[in-house]
Amino acid sequence: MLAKYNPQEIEKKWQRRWAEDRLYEVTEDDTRPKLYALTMFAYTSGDLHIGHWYALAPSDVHARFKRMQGYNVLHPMGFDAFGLPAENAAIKRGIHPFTWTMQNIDNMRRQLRSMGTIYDWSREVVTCLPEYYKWTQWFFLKLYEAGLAYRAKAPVNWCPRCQTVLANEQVVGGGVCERCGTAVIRRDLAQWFFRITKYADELMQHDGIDWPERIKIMQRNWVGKSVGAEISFALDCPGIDEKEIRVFTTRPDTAFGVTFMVLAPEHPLVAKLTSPEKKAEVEAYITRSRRQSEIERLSTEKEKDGVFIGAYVVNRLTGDKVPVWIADYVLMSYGTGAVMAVPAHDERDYAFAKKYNLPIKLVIAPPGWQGGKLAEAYTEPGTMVNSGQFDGLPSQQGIEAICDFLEGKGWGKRAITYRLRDWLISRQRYWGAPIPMIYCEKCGIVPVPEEDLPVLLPENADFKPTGESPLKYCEEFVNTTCPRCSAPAKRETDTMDTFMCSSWYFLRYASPHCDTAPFDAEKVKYWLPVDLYTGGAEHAVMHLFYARFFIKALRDMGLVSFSEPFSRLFNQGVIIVEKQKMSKSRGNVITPDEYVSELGADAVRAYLMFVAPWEQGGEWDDSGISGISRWLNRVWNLVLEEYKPRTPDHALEKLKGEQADIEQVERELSRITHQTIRKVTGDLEKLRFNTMIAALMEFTNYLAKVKEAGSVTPSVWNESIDILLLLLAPTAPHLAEELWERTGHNYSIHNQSWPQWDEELAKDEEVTLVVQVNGKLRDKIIVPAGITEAEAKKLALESQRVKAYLKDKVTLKEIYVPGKLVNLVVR
RNA sequence: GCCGAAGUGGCGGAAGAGGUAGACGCGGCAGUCUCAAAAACUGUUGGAGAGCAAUCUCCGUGUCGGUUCGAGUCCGACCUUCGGCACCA
Repeated sequence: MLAKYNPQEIEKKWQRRWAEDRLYEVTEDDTRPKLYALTMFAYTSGDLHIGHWYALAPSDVHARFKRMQGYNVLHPMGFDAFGLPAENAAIKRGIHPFTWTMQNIDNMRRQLRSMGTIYDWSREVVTCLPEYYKWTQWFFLKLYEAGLAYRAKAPVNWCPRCQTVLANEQVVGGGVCERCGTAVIRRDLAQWFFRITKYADELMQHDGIDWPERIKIMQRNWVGKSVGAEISFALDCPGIDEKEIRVFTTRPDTAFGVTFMVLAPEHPLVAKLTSPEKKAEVEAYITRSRRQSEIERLSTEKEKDGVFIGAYVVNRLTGDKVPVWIADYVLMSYGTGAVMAVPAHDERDYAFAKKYNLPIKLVIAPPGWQGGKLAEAYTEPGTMVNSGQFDGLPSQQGIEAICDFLEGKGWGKRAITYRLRDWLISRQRYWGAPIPMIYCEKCGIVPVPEEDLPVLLPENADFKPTGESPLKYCEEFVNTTCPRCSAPAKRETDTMDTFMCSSWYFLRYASPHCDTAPFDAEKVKYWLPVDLYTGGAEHAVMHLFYARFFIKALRDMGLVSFSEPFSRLFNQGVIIVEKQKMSKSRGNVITPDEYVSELGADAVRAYLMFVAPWEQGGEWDDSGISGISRWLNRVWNLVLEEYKPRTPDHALEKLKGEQADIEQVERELSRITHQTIRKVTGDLEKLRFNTMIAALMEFTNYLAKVKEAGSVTPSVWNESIDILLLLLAPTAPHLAEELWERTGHNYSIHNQSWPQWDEELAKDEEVTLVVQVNGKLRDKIIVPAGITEAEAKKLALESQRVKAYLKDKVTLKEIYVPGKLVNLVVR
């Protein structure tokens, strides 16, 4: 009696064995090509749900495949363990974030092991442990030394719910917190920033890396480079030192059309310039705009409003005196915080001018313009008019001509502005790596000396969020001495953005236990950059962006010798449940554990790959996974149930007539086997897991037919089964290992070489030739693969079915596609 | 509004480089097994129509046009869905 497929039993058995044998531990090896295949590490939020598995399982399959192909594969896993969600969850449960996080890690590790991955657990990293964050702090110091970290007072995004500041990248949907969806407000605070804008241009380039176009576009848009000019407007106000206001514009060609100027309400000159009689009105407007949330203020729906501040500037090109207004559609954080308004050629300025009855002066003529008024702003290129000596120039040339002119006069210069802001990394929360800085009354800001790292996060701080950093009230943490003058001093009490931890973790995997440096340079040189990085697309302008910045900064410090951390990037889609995204709040979270204990990890792995193309994501469906489970059971039975050839081997040889038949069947089996190897290999390279599984199923179905017929010799049969198991090994590692053992092979299937296909054996001997008449399918004929054009046409014309369509018709054209079809065009 | 991706049976999805639309799986239907059911296995399954029948005909990849001997695939316009950005001067 054949044993039943029992995934629970065999999966536990092999997981134990693989761990005992350290089967998946890797070291540097120059005799094989290396492959660093990385999946974004998991955030320690509690349980892994099926969405995590969707990110992890297919990449494990790919890594296993590469390993069998002979690559030295590094496929590590770790935990992104600092940060707000863990802290909030811990507060809610009344336990310490460290306890909460480490419990989660234990559970997640157990779940990850149950998946049957090839993670080398000896390389695990956990970002909230001092041996890790020591080096996060070390990188902060390096960035500070390099002038890439600075402290500044600035208007920053504050989330009232999370009680902390956020980076620009963490503010989404026009002004809500990326984590909790609360509308952010502006606060002026002194904070630590990383000078990511220094790398703005380089971050827009993705040369030599294979990334999805979508992500590259998002990153380019995020940097938002605008080329134009900075133009100075003369300011002549008694009692004010400033003699100009500078504006940034991408359209210097419209400079003769300026009819007013708009400043951001926060512009430093507003207070000085406002005339006494306008003061009350202006202050009321500023108060009002400050009270508004970022969403309201930036809403494109909202009608633009503003107030005249009672001051004028002079457009030096025309000599015109133009009024100065303030309006909250002008942002202090972009350009110079001041805009020259050209209502004729800018939609916003046009709306503003209409509302307040300001003049509209046309300076760019649309093609065919007859001198009439515009019904709306004309923002396209055109011909310059009303622009003095520049009249008649096409606007593209006009931009250059005006820039040259302004530069000659010293009234302005060519300029580039970016939408990208510097990365704000301070957080007023407990659960993060402390920023290693000290404030001394005498010496000012002093970095913590390297040898004093790590600055330990005190365990006993009261970590409830108050809007101020909890560390501020932890006396033994705050009070220290100045490393320079030894006088009493105070520590920085803000912690670092978690994205700082994840900006370098992929370097740590190369030498996770290195305690003299964040990484062993030689090992990083061997493993990095990451060859294939997979994860969700939601990190396009956060993690993926920051990590690129980090590597470029490290490169410029001479710490690494490459410029891009991730050579190839792949974003998997999202698993949905009942047409909705999985989330705890919706209560539709699918946990893998129950499916693993019922159907096995192999079934869950295979189902996730089969459900849809990986980049697309798909719907979790219970009846779908039972189909996969049935298939794995069929494989089990197919392999283990005795194969009964129709006649014994030696008898076959005697039966001449039969033998021809058997040879033919065996040739077909061999052809299909080699075609399957080719298909499965190609699909795995391209990460097309769904069609790979379909090919394995087809192969299984075909083998079942062969088995039923008993039409091949046992040795040929066994070879085919071996290949099936090898092809199945990455997808269903436990089942394949068990069947490998039960069919009498040596442990382990995962150390076997990936099967190679033979192009000759995979070649079809016969092909189906499609015969069309006027493009419509009329017959299909089986022909030898190497058929000539003349023969193919001859056979097509001989077809009885085709003949019926050719009766009384004239053949105009005969089209032949080798090995595919004949199309007869008749009239 | 702008940028990007995608619309194929009852469902998830397949279709190198313009050449058999619907692989593979789910579900359905029929059968085998069973006292019965479940499970499993076998067969069948895009729609409409004709025929006792094996078969045959027509229609069919979001909509409307176009290119081509031939279009799910290429081009143009539009509709819908999903992501991202959104007063960036």
